[in-house]
Amino acid sequence: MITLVSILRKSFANGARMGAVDVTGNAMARPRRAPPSADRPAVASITSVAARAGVSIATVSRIVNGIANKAGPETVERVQRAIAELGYRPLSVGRALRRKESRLVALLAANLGNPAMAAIAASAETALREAGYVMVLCDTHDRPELQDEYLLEMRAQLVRGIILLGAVPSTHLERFVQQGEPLLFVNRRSPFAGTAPFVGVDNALAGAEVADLFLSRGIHDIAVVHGSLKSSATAERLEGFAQRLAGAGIRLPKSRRLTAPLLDHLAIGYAAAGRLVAPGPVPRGIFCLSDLIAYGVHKRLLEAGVRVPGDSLVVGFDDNPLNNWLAPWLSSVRVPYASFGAAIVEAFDGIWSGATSRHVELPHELVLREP
Amino acid sequence: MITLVSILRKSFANGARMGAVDVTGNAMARPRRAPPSADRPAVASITSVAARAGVSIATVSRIVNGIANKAGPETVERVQRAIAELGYRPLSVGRALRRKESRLVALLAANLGNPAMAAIAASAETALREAGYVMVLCDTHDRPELQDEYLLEMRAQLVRGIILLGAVPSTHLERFVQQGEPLLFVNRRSPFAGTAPFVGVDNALAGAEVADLFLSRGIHDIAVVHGSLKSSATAERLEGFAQRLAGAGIRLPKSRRLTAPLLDHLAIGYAAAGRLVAPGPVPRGIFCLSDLIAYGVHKRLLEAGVRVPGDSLVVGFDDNPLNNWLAPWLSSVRVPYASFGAAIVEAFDGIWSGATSRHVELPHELVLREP
DNA sequence: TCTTGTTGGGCAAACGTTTACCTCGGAAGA
DNA sequence: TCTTCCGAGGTAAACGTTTGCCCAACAAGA
Repeated sequence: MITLVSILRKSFANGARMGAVDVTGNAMARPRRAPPSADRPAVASITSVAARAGVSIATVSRIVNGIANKAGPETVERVQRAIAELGYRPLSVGRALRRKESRLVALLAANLGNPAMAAIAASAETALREAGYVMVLCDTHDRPELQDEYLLEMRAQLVRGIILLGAVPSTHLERFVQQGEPLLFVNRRSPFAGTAPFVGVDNALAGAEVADLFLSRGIHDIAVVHGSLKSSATAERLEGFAQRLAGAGIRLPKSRRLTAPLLDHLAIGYAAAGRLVAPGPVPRGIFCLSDLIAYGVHKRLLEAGVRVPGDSLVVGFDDNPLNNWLAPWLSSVRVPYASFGAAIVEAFDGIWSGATSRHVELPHELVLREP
Repeated sequence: MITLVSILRKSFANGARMGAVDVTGNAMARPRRAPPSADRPAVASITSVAARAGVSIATVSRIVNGIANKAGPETVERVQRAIAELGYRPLSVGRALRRKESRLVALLAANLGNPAMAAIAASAETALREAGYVMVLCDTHDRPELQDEYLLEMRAQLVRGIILLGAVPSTHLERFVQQGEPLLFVNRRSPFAGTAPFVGVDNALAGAEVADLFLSRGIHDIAVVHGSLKSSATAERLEGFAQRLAGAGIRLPKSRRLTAPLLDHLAIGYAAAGRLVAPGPVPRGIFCLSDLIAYGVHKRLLEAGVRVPGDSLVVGFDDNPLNNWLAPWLSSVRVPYASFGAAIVEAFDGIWSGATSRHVELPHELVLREP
């Protein structure tokens, strides 16, 4: 049995399919022995409340749920007292099973190591709680199989909605979209056809505004450093940026569009900047498509003796709150992460009430820092 | 009804108690109308699998759960095929209701805005998933009522365990501790009597090591800047630090123990440093009990023309991974956040198998940065 | 007085699982 | 040949809720 359990755990971990039991992704994480819960006092149930108040469980349920005209004032009073005395609180699983719907909302984030995603997660949690929901957090590590595993698991949890913060194309995601599961895409749009609900900033416009900044300063020698273009956010930023430059007669050659085959944005920035300083001269304007990339670029520039923003104006994206404290040299497009939570709840309200496709566009702002 | 719902939402949000219905903290977050889920295809249940395989649901259940010797090979084969064809996955709520235990584990964090807590959350999520659990994330914002509300809600969700990442004293927390609920304290110890399971670093030792660093450099003019001493982590760090200094004959007067009545560590650091630069001279060694505090201190010092670490050696705590990129001037006690997840799972394994009190102490490391 | 409608409340089904208990064969041991 | 045991599988109860349906009592309108 020990062996069985450990095999199951392993297979769940990597999403492999290796047998009947694992096909359904369950049976793992069962306690080896019964947990020592016997000593814990029994938690009050609707039955105990009903007994103590001398009514049926139906009446308790109706009072708890505020169904009017189904109980007299003195009955309500009695039941309320019983509830208070027993410390009763309805069990979510019983309720969810009956209603076929829980109060859980899942957030599938591509990479929680990214401060921007962590900030969105924090904001979402607060807003969801205020709206009465409970948030489940999942880190897909940008891996399609893991994302699929989470999607299936969340459906099995009867979650009310799923937030995809940085979705990656995957089999089941496409299926979920088609089947009309309550999905909300944040930051990155749905990678599939059709228009799925989305919350985020106008990335193309923001990119264009950065281009405007460079142009207004007379900076024409420009480079851009970016992560994977599979992300719609990245692609749109780059597109808006390049297009605006093109409109001013400035083209952005391949040699000025840099990236690196790495996952970590910090490392991408550092590596890409290496290819900028080596041949030289360093471009007078560098647009980094995330703050993390900008940090990496900056470090490499510093090592090469390039002053920022004096010699080269570096512009990031996200505007990490720490920038004010640690990166006074970095201009950046501020994304209002603190207001993502409210926007997410608003979008879900739309989804749940049957709106065909709910889009929320949040305002961004180019923050200039030149010490 | 609209009014009722909005009242309930509000009251749930601030944890107030204002009527029968709200006493149980439910009834909010119900959809105004039925969600348009009718178009979604029905999800397979154990009944449909049983029907398709021509067996009883008991047999399906046993096969799914890997109970041996209860089904012949060809039956298993038939059931597995049915499961695969229907895409069946057991509904968690049904299972949880029956077993009186879910696969949910809750993480109650004091402040997700703090990068250190966010890092622990990310690490915990990954480790829990690998062990087969699903993580619920809650931000208590260091508020006791909110923490209580979460505790109650999580019990109603039948969570398998609750991680308190930065617990604050509260009524129900004390009750939960007494009742033997599966709680795990991380970073901050239980604020109540008795020894509750704990995961964290040896804060006192780390504090002492920072003192040693100062002493070995001949730095005797020292200050410490800290946040709330209600946090056991903060208190222990300070205690270990001061004690080691005292052992070397150096005392730390009140005027060299600085804080500010603020929540934000960045602001605390900035404000406290203001009181350091004003009278002058600035101490040659400043121990900041978190990296965020160090960032705030550094900014203020910089404004005053103090060079770090040249004029004053600033030491932080946590060692945010960004320090390598953004704060090359900051030495810091590295806390191994990436390994917290595994430690948390290990601790829970102990708790669930009935160990009286499971403690995991993680190694820290003083990282020196002097560019 | 009879109908009709409303209020107050109980009964029982249903949601999807797990599992204790039962039954039926067949095989092995006495 | 008669027990005994084991494998294979079904039946039904139970977990905690919600809710459709029923019914009694009472009030108002005809």
